[in-house]
Amino acid sequence: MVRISELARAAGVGISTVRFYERRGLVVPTARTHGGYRHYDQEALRRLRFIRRAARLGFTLTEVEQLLSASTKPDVGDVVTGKVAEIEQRMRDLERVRLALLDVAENGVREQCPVVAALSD
Amino acid sequence: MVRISELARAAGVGISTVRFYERRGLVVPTARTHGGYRHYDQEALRRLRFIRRAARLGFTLTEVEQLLSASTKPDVGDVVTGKVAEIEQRMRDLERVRLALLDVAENGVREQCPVVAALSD
DNA sequence: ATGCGCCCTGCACCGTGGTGCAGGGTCAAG
DNA sequence: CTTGACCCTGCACCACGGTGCAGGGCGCAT
Repeated sequence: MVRISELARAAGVGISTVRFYERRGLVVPTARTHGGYRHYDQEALRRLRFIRRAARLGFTLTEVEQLLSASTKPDVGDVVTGKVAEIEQRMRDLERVRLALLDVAENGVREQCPVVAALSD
Repeated sequence: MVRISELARAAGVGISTVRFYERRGLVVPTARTHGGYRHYDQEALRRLRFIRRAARLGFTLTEVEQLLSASTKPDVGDVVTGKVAEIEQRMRDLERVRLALLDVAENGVREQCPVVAALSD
């Protein structure tokens, strides 16, 4: 059980950010002291790290919420399936950019820019 | 050679967005009429589509700029290498979320949420 | 019981990535 | 050469994802 400053530091975010996520319903303190201090367990740290990573992958906080709820309410299988399809599309796009960049690195630039071509159709 | 409304429609963005990207230096009109109307060729449409896709992948417009410039100035090989590493990390993270979601879809929820676990460490 | 460091709430503010509007000019079909 | 659809610039505004501050309360060691 740690307090908010320790949690924030462990996850590499600011204290205000933790409270902001709480307002969005993403990370709720495990307990509160009599005086109102937030206390968090290890699970909260895992959730926080998850949120940061997912956000850096281009998911909106609303989507992060869906990912989290999809994993605790399996009856919403459609959401999961939709997210998997989205993710697969993203991975395909990333792979094309990656190959195009490697192509540029190895072979130099050709007439038609390969990086642009990789994501344009 | 199309004008801005056609370009925007073809790329699925608003006219204001095209002009916004122009202010950011991402899509410059191929030509202007005497009266100031923008005209675009096919390359502009490719660039525009590229920008949209890359942005949806979580790249900032500044990063998109780097991707575009990396592909036309091969001497900045370091940028390319860095971007490739970033992309590979993103793909690994996405793959983990994907597998975790599939796991949820097939096996239901376990004690420790697999989606959270997939991106928490 | 007093001090120091940390925490609380509420609210205002910021950067990024757009979006919309006002007021006026352009283009091309008829 | 008019008319309607479209375009121009500049500026204001928006949502999202935070970030920071003021004013006050909590907790624990001494």
